[in-house]
Amino acid sequence: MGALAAAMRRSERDTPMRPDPSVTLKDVAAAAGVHPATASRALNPQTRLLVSPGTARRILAVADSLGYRPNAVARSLRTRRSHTVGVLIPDLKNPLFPPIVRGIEDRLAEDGYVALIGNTDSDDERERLVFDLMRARHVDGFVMATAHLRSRLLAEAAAARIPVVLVNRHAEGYGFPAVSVDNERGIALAVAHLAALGHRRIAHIAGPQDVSTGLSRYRGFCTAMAAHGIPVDPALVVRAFAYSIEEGDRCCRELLTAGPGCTAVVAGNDMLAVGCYTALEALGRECPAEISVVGFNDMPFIDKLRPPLTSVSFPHYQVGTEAGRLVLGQIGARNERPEVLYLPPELKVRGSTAPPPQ
Amino acid sequence: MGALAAAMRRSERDTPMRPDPSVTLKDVAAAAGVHPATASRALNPQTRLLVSPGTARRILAVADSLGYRPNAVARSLRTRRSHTVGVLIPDLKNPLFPPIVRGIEDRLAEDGYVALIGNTDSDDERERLVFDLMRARHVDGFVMATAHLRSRLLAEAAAARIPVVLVNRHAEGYGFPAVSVDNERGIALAVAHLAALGHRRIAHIAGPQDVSTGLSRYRGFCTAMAAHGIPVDPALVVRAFAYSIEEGDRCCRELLTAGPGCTAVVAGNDMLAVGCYTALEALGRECPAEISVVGFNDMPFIDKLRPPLTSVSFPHYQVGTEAGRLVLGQIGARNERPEVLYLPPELKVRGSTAPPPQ
DNA sequence: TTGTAAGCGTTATCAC
DNA sequence: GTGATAACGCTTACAA
Repeated sequence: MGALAAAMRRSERDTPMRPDPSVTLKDVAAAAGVHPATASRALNPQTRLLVSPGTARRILAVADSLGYRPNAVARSLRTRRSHTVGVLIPDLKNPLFPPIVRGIEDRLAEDGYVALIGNTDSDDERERLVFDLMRARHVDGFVMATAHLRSRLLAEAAAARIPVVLVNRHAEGYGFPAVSVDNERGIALAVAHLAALGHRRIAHIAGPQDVSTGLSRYRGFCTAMAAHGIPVDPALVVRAFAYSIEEGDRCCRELLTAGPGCTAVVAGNDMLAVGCYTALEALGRECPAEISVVGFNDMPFIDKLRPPLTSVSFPHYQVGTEAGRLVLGQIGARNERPEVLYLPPELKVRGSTAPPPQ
Repeated sequence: MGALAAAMRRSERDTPMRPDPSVTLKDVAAAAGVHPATASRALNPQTRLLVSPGTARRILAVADSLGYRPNAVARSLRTRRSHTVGVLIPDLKNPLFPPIVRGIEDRLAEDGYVALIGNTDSDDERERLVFDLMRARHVDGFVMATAHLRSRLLAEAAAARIPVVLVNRHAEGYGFPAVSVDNERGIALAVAHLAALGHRRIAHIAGPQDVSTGLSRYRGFCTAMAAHGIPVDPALVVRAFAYSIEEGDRCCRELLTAGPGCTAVVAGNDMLAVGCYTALEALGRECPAEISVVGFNDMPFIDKLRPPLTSVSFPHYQVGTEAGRLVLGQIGARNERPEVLYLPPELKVRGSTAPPPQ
C-alpha cells in the first residue's frame, strides 16, 4: 500500500529506484499482477526458470522500480539460513587480525553472507558467551581463530554438525577444515637466516603451548636447529604464557639476565618480538648489533619499527579469503571433504638481524 | 519433539543444560503445560509480570532445563527489531578503528545488540553497497565513521528516520548525534607544544578537506598559530587527498623540497605523520634533530616507532562505547535529543619533537 | 507455468 | 492470568 503510493508519487521514468525496505514481496506481486509465489520464484535466480520469461521480466522490472529489497530476516526464518557466519578472534586490536577479518568478510560478501565478529580476549568464559550468543542468532557456521588445542566448544560444534573452519589454529580429532601458515617451515626460514649470519647461540621465546601455533613453532625451532647441527640449549628456550608485548618483555629479560647468553632470539610471534625490543632498550642492549631478533606474522606496521623487524610473513588477507571460502563450502555441502590449507611463509629480512658480535 | 526426546535422554538432575537452539517456545510451553503465548510472556522480562509468579517460575525452570534459546530471527521478524547495528568504517586495517569498533561492540553487547562491520575503503560506491546490504538486513541503526561532510546516504537515513550516530565525523544539518575528539583543541595542544619548543616555521599537512576532521584540524591549526602570534605561511600548508602513508610521504617531500623550509610539521593524522618519517628518511633529514613531527590520533603501536611519535591522543575505546550508547538511545527513543560529544584530547609528547636546530 | 496453502518461531491483540 | 488467533515476509511442496 505505502509502496504503491510511493511508486505513484514518482514519475514513471524516474529510474532506478532507491531501495525501499518497506516494499514487500506482496507489493511487487500485486503491482505485477501475479501471485506472491510467482514473484518469489521470479526474483530468486535459483527458481527463475520455473516462470515464463515474459512474466519474469515484468516482475523484475516492477520490483526494481519499486525499490524492492527482500527481507533477509523473513527469508532466514523460512529457509533456516541466516546467511551469517560467526568469527571468533582473540582481539580485533591485535593488528594481525584486521586483515584476516577483512579477507573473511570480503569472501563472505561475494556469496551474500556477513560476518559477526566476536572478541574472546582469549578467555574461555567470554568465548563461551560469544559462542552461545551467536548460536542464538543462528549463524550458519563459524570461523575460529581462537580455539585452544582442545576445546569444549569445538566438541559441541562438531556434535551439532555446525560448520567450523579453524584459522591459524589446529585442533585434534574433529576433522575441521583449517587454514594457516606452515609454522614449521616459517621457523625453519628464520633459523636458517640466523645460522647463515653466523649465529649459534639462538634462543627461542615460545608462545603458549596449549595453542597450536605455540606448539608447532616450538617444534619447528627444535627441528630446524637440529637440521643446522646446532644443539638446542634448554636454557635458551623460554615459554611465554600469552602472545603479548609484556610477556615478550619478561621472557627476553629472563634470557638476557638469567640465561647463559645468546646472540639471537626467535620470537614466537611479533608481539613477543616487540616485547624483546622493550627489554633490550631497558637493558641497554643494541639490536641488531648485539642481539638479533626475528618475529613471526609480519604484522602491519611492524616494518615501521626501529629497527624494522625481520619477520616470517604470510598472506593474512588470503588466509581470510580462504577461510571464508572453506566455511561457505561446508555450509553449502556439509559433507564436503574438509580441506586443510597451509599457506607458504616467507621471511622478510629487515634491520633487526645482523651477524653476531665478535 | 526432538527437544523433548533430548530432555528425556538427560538425567533429571543434570544442570545447567547447554543451549539447544532446536528447542522452540512451543516445546517449552508443552513441557510446562501452558500455552506458547504464556511461555512467551513468562520468558520476556518485559511482560513477565503479566503471568502468575508460580507458572512463571515453572516456565523459566523448564526453559532452562531444556536449554531453550529464543530464536532471534523469528523474534526479529515479529518485532521488526533486528537487534543489529551497522558500523561503517573506511577500513578495519587502519589501526585507529579496531579499538573504536571494540568499544561499539562491547557497549552494544550489553543490550543484546551485535554490530555488522562494513568497510567502505572510503569509496562512495562501496559505501552505498554496504549501506544497502545492511538496510536489507534491517539493521536498527548505524554508526558511521566514514561519512563525508555531505552525503546522500545521510540524507536518506534521515528521511527514513533511521538512527545514525556519527563517529569522528560531523555532517551539517541532519541533527545526528555524534562523538568525536575536540579537533581544534587537539591541534592547539600540538601547536602550543611546538611553539614552546621554539618553533616558528611550523608546517601543516592537512587531511582531506571534504571530511570534517580534515577541515576542523586545518581550521584549528590556523587559529592556534594566530593565538601564538605566528602567521600561517600558505606555502607551509599542504593538503593530502587521503589519510594515507603515501600521501604523507608525498606532502612531506613537497614541503621539504619545494617549500621555503620549516622546522616542524603538524600532520593531519598519524598515517600522514608516518608518511613524513618515510620522506624524511628518504631525504636524509633527521627527526627530531632537524624536523619535529606531530601526529594525531595516537594510534596503537605509534609509540613503538623510532622515534616514538608525539601525537594528539584521545580515548578511542571510549569513543566506541559512547557511540554505542548514543545509537542505542536513538533506537530506544527516536525522539531523544541528539547529543553531540567532544572528547578531550591529550598531547602525548614523545621522541619526535625537539627544539629547532640553531 | 502459475496459484494455493502451509509454516518457519515469535509476539501482539484480542477474548475468556 | 491465560488461551486462542493472527500476523511478521518469505519459500516451497503440492495442486491445478
